[in-house]
Amino acid sequence: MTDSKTKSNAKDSKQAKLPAKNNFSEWYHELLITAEIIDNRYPVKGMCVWFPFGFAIRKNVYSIIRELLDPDHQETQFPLLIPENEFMKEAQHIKGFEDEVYWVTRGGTAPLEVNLALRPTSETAIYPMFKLWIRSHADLPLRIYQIVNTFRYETKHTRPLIRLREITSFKEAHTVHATWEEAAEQVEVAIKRYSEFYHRLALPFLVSRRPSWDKFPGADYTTAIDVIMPDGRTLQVGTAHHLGSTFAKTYEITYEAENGEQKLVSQTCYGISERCIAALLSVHGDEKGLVLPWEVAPVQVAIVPILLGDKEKVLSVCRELQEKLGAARMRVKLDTSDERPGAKFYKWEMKGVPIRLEVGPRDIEKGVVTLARRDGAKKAVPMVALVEAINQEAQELQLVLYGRAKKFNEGRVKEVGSIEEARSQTEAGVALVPWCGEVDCGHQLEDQVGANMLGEPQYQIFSEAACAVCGKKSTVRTYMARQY
RNA sequence: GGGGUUGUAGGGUAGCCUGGUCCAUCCUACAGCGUUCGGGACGCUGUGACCUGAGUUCGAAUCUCAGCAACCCCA
Repeated sequence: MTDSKTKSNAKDSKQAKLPAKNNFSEWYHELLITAEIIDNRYPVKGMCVWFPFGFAIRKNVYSIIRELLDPDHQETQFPLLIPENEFMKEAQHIKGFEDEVYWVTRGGTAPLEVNLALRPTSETAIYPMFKLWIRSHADLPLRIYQIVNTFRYETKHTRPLIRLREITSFKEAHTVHATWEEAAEQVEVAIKRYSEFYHRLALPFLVSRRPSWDKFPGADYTTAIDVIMPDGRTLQVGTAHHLGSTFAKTYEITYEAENGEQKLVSQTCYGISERCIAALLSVHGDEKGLVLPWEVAPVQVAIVPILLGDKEKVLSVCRELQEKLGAARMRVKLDTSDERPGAKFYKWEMKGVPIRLEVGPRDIEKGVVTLARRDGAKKAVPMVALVEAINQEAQELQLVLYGRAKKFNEGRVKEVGSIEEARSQTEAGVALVPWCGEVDCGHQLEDQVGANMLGEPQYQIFSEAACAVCGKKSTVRTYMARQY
């Protein structure tokens, strides 16, 4: 604390640079403000304002989600308010959420006859409608999603984009199937789509089956996706739940099978929130600011004119380039603001712009532009082949980002054999721990390691090892980490 | 769930311990004008703040209490 104070006072610290990234928490907060992602000065705890620039990132990120879901899901929207009687129907579900629900109890000055819950999630809003919509096997499968805000009265420490009382960007999908097996397949499909989503954000991740005590309230099981943050803690950035027929029973969602029998449906739901953006910014960003993958950058190419000599000439060349790149459907910004080039470079680096073009008299003379990539690579490119060159560089940048993140990710996961080792590994990373699978041993693991169990890694097979608690031989492993 | 720290212009800060020197310091930002422009330009002129409420006091940025908010650590 005192250190950073004296540091910012001392020397010629003319410009606000970000704190070192190994001081993750401080770096993260500064980044959100300086790069104009979100403003957490709104005077209600756990509720933040999206800056237009941050919202533009959100738009691009969520359009990937839409693109991935739209082929076989329908986007829809349900109300924010849920009547108390519907909300209170599913006992397990209530247990999981009732401490976190905001209630609307008055209309104007008069008390409401039926209190209304602000959705903490929308199962209890959607499923009564599913009962009305679903009559026959021909109505199945049904797959819908919505992107909405949800409210949770968090008692833990709130954090911008990570732990909020208003989640502004909750994408929740809900699917209905004829059989349990079909629903199980849908959970796999969901994880596959999310995998592709995170791959496009150049983010590596872990997939695991949550332990029984940490599954979604009312679910048969929960599969989750976690990203390892720069400080080694994990952030849950996606979940897919097999709901079995729990809600179907409660909300009487049945269909008429081909043989005329009335059967309960099987359901799934799966969600992603703005935490995906927290992960995106945190994993790729550096001390100069954001580093954004091409696909989600609000500004993909920034053109900085070097106004020397014939200024009009330089500007007109820049405008031509801007038009040309715009025609190639790139998001281009020509920076004509009254700053010197160096200041503009820093500004656009803070904003995570993947490609910067510098255009000055020297370049024009040679028929080139100077192309600088956000990861530092810099080269002269002939103007006639500019579009192709940019596309090429954008692809390479994507590979660099993914490679870098992958390396970090792999360096932070380690197989361990004992509780001692697990404890030290989870100080700044993820431990892969042998576990017999018993609930008792699981709780003891969490207690003694001082970290949470993420669950069994999916799509991996392990050899036999002794459970770190009871010593029983087992092929089961579990990830353990300190979680956000 | 438990503990701790903090709240002064848009951002970062000095002042608080020891009440009056403060119509509040410095950096940055912002506005206007001019000179500039190949990695954070400079000059001149301006703009802008003591979280809210109550209390103590002749007098509160400073002390006390409460509220709100933010951050950190531990379970």
